[in-house]
Amino acid sequence: MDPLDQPGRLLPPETEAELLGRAWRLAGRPLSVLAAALRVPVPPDLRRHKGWIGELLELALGSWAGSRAEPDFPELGIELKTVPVGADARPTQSTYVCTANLDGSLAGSWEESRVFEKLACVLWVPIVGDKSSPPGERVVGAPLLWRPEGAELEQLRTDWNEIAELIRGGHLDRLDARVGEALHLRPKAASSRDTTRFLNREGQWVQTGPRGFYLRRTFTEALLARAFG
DNA sequence: AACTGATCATGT
DNA sequence: ACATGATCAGTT
Repeated sequence: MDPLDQPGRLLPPETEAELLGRAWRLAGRPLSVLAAALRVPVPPDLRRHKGWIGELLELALGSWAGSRAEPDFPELGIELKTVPVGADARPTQSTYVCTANLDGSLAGSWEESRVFEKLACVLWVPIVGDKSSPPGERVVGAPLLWRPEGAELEQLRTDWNEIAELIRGGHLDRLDARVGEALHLRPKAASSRDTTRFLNREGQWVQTGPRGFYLRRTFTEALLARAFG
């Protein structure tokens, strides 16, 4: 059944194959078509609707929409990520993964980390269009179900460990976006005035801006290219 | 054009 | 404040 032929709430997919099948059926469609079928208004631009595309795809694929600390498809253990790409299929933005615990509650190892959990299994859905194209005119691309392994997994582990060491060591001065080849840290907040606490090198609690882990554009580009050539 | 820091909306 | 969904926009 075509999800778009059935207006109303879509039940979550019961299997990985069903999810992937749904995603493939959306490929090639403009977002305006998805939005119309789902009765979702299309914003003129994304300035005040930055999460619109991701939320639209959640609805179109049958994810339990919401801000819950769970994968998008809990029964399948799969995380959904839309990724904006140009006509050349190369990502135009980095990808947010999760926030970084700067308050001493960071996981003790890579395997226990939230980054590892989040990236264990990701359904990538490229969204084709350039920055100037209206959201409704952007088109769903070919999906990719991805589990990091081999060199990709090693690179993520290496980067996470390096960043984790800076956090544990209280090296606030070195905690910026230049650290990490695939995974790096960037501000993640509604405002630069937002704060969280951090234990610095002198053992003092200080306030600093919240940070999040992001995948660099180059990393996402490589994993998509490996799958689609 | 890429990179880094800043920001927007919504729900828990 | 932090989780979800990300993109914006200034600088290099």
